[in-house]
Amino acid sequence: MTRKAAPPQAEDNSRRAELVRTAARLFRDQGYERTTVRDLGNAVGLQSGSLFYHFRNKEEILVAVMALGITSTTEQLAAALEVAKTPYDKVSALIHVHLNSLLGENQAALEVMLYEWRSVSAEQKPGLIVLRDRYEALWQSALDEAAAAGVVGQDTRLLRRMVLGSLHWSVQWFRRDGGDSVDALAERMLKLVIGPRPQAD
Amino acid sequence: MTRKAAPPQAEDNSRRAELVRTAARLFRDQGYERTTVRDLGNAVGLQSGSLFYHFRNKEEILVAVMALGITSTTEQLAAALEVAKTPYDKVSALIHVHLNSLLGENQAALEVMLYEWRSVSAEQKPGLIVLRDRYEALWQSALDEAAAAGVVGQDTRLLRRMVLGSLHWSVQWFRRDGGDSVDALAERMLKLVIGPRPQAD
DNA sequence: GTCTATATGGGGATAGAC
DNA sequence: GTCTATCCCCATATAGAC
Repeated sequence: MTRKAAPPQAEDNSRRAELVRTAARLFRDQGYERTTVRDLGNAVGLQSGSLFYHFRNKEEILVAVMALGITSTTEQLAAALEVAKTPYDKVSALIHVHLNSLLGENQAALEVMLYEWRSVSAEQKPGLIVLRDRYEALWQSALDEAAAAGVVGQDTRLLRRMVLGSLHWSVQWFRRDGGDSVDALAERMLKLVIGPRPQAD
Repeated sequence: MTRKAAPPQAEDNSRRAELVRTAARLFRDQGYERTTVRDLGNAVGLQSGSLFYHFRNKEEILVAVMALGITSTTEQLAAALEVAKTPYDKVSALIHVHLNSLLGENQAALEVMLYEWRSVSAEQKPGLIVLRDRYEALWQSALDEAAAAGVVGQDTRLLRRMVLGSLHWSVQWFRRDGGDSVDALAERMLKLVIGPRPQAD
């Protein structure tokens, strides 16, 4: 039975999931506006018209990429925070998870979420903002814990925005072949944000 | 005598300068790819075809906007660093100038430089990179001075990238009607980066 | 589900008059 | 310098066959 394209969340369909992953890479590399549906069709071995069986229109592909980027990062962060014991470890988790989601291999969707926001229509933004706020809430409570423990300063809302901005920008200059691994970079960044790991006393 | 469009640097022509300023605002608000030459023509009261008397093609407009954004910010920073006395004052100048260039009224060109990089062709990038490197060199030497004075840590190259990333991201969330002035925000950011202003001893 | 074929519109850019 | 008129291409999206 023919059906109309599913909502962004439903990634159970593996064909659709593959399209979203490929689109994420193309949108990251070339930008959303410069990537044509023909480009995407070529990359997955479909005629451009066939894409519209899976998605109502091009924007729906963009929204699906963004939703994937932010939800998968949120899940990974929630799991890492679950494991972290100290406030210090939690802040470390924020930076490691976020940086790996941005810079790790086969990671492109989160970067699209960050840098193609302007191409999302007003109708589609609210749904994505909900997802983004959920992610930032994890950050905020981890930072608030750290502030309560004296690990970071009190201006945690601005701190959250500055640290996230620092990490986001890394996509512009980080080169995987340039020395630091992603996790090594995360450690250096952590030290600039929070200072060296406290020793047991 | 008819002439062909001048290189990006030559902003002496006031008509051209006006076009560049208007284009900066449009590109910032709608994105470069989504802004049509017809949009720009409407905004300045010209037919779209007339724009091509002033610019060889659309990309030349983008490059001119970017060159304006980075060179004017560089000039302002150089002047501010000239006046600053202490390493602390110099770091303060970095943040205040950059933030005002990004968020101040009638400021749009620097933001375009930061967020539309992918739309610049390989041929045009080198010229802009030279301008960007000149700006970042001012940052680097100010931060190195601060490190030598013990005002910031030693990892100044990463610090430069992180602080610049923090500032760049502010365009995504700062609202002029939302409380802080640009300079007040700059002060709060400075304190997170460097701590409170040292008192005379 | 994917194809072929195509509708439809808008994009950048040019020519030549004024 | 700007206008009018228009070329030409390529974008998204649809229709209907298979």
